[in-house]
Amino acid sequence: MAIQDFSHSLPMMLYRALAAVMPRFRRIFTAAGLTEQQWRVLRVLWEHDEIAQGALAGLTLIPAPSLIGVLDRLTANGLIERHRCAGDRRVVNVAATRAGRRLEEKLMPAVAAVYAELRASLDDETWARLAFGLQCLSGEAPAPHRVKKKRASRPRTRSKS
Amino acid sequence: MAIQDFSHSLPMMLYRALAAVMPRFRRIFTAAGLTEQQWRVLRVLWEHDEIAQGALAGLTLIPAPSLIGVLDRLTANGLIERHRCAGDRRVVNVAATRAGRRLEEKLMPAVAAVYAELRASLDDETWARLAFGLQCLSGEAPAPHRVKKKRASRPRTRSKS
DNA sequence: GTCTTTTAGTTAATATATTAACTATTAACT
DNA sequence: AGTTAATAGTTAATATATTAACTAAAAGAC
Repeated sequence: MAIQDFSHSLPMMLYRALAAVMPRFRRIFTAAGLTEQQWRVLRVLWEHDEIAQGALAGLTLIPAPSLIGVLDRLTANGLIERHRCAGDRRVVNVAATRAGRRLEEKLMPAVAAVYAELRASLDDETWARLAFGLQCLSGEAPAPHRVKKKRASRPRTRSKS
Repeated sequence: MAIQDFSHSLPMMLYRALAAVMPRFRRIFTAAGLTEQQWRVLRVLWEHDEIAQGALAGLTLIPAPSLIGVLDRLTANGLIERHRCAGDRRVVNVAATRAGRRLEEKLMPAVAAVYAELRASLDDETWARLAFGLQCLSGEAPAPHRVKKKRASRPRTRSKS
């Protein structure tokens, strides 16, 4: 076994964790006729009332070109609406329709139950440390004991893709 | 902010971690004309010499139907070969060609460098705890202080190497 | 041996991801 | 103002993911 064991590389560990976790959620929204991406969009819209497509892409982690199609299908199913912004004609705002909002009460209980199950499958400390490690990776939390904060020549990649 | 904040749900944290980490790897193998999936297949073949498609799908986390196309393109590029197994005519074994094996020495140094960078961006303890948490999620490690359940028959994750 | 079930792959249809090119606005500069 | 550059979306081409249906070969049951 080489020093760099592929199956234990960070990316594969992340992918495996997702592969282990997602099916339990997927069953819920496929049963409601939603894809995972459609679900993510709705999830954000329930928290936002109205949001520009760009911001929506960022929050859902759906690449802008993919988002077009996702929104097309959600619109076709009457779950969302798109409005060209009056102030800035470049911007397209997205909002959930009444039908789209109704899905929240219909689906969130089952989803919350899965969250709870998942949460209960790990002890508190493991969970907290996992969350912290993930936030460090995605640049949302500083790795402790280690930040020199030197701001060298790094072009400050604004993450997200 | 609702109790169930979407952006801080476990799946989105995992996705964000991947989105933060993968671009650094992607640049390497796209520069070599490989997709991420093609890269994963080669990575496994470098560790295995010969492997059945099913097992390959499991190790690469590429769904079997997708794997077909990935292998088609790798074959077309002369990087792998497929051999119908003589003993069991249902099985198709996959192996890297000489050209496919050559890519290991060509690309692994840069990839190893990214691993090292990544590893160095977190302190040892955070890293170890993150890895542990991820393994718990994917069922490769038992959550501590919590296992009351008598395990009847675990599917036996075979040690594969 | 024949029938049934299981296993390993494959194909098909639809939805997304990735990258690059392209449009329409708006902001910035001289 | 008038040109240029940056922003927000969109489209196009190729590669994957997801689900279900389908084929071929092997294993089991009788």
